[in-house]
Amino acid sequence: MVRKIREHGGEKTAERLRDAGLRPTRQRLELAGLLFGDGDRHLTAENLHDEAERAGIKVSLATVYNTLHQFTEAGLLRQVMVDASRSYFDTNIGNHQHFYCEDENRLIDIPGETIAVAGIPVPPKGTQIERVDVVIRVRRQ
Amino acid sequence: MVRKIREHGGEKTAERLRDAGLRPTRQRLELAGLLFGDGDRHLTAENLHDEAERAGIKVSLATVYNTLHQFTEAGLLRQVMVDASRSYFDTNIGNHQHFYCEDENRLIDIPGETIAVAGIPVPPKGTQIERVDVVIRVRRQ
DNA sequence: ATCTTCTTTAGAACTATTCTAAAGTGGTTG
DNA sequence: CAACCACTTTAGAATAGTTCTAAAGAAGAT
Repeated sequence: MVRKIREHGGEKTAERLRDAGLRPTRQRLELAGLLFGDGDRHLTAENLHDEAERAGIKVSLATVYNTLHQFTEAGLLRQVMVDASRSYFDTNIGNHQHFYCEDENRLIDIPGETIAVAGIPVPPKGTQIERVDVVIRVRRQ
Repeated sequence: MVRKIREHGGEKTAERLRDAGLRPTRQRLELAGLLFGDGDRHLTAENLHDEAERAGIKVSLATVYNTLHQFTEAGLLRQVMVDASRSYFDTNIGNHQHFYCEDENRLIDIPGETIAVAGIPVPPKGTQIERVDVVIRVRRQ
């Protein structure tokens, strides 16, 4: 019998996970619900784990880490490196860049068409460009 | 030729440290010698500590961390965030950007005039731009 | 020399993250 | 459905990089 899964993940998310070679387990579907249910977000593993707890979702921190990495691997998330002490995951996987407020450890999206990067040199021999990241660091003035 | 204790920078480095409000201690002077003695470099704290040990410089890891942060604070170094698992310090503090080889965890400088970033939006209210970082991530093809 | 303040240090502590190995689940097949 | 097997989850331990602590040591001023 097919048990009805909460609207959040639904069959559409399950499909995406299957396409990525990931079984649509309860934990993955519920975390996906939190991650993708409400616009573009920037979260740490700890953030997401807390949020899941608050939402009554039972999931271990290890699974949160596994899931974030698997989603990133699958191209459903993007990892943003701006702070040495923690990793942010961005639910916006389209072409865009970031402001990073160093005072409040907060990321703000900059739409992809806004910034133009010109003059990118030829990459080192034997390598190819994977991504061009622009981070604009700002502070309270 | 056998090189004795590194005299690099000698009084000049001491001067820079004093200007930054840092006493020119033996440890700071010797670490500065390693850092600034030989062109542009990208190092982790562990790297520098190992290097100091190999050079017969007696300094604790805690002091290496302290020194790297103080030098960064003083504008003698720049911290580069490209990898969630470790912090790199760049001895090149001029305007420039980086390639980051994700396969070998290696940074490569791109001179400042090479890349042009256009269309930077107005920073969030009450903040001002501190720096614009461009990281070009490359992988073995 | 003496004093005060800053600096260094070893080791403990801390934090984010990863690992382990055992129990649980999903999906398939008969 | 039942049996099966590969994948997944989990609690807790382990790890790695970094920071903290508090006591000893060095720098600079008097």
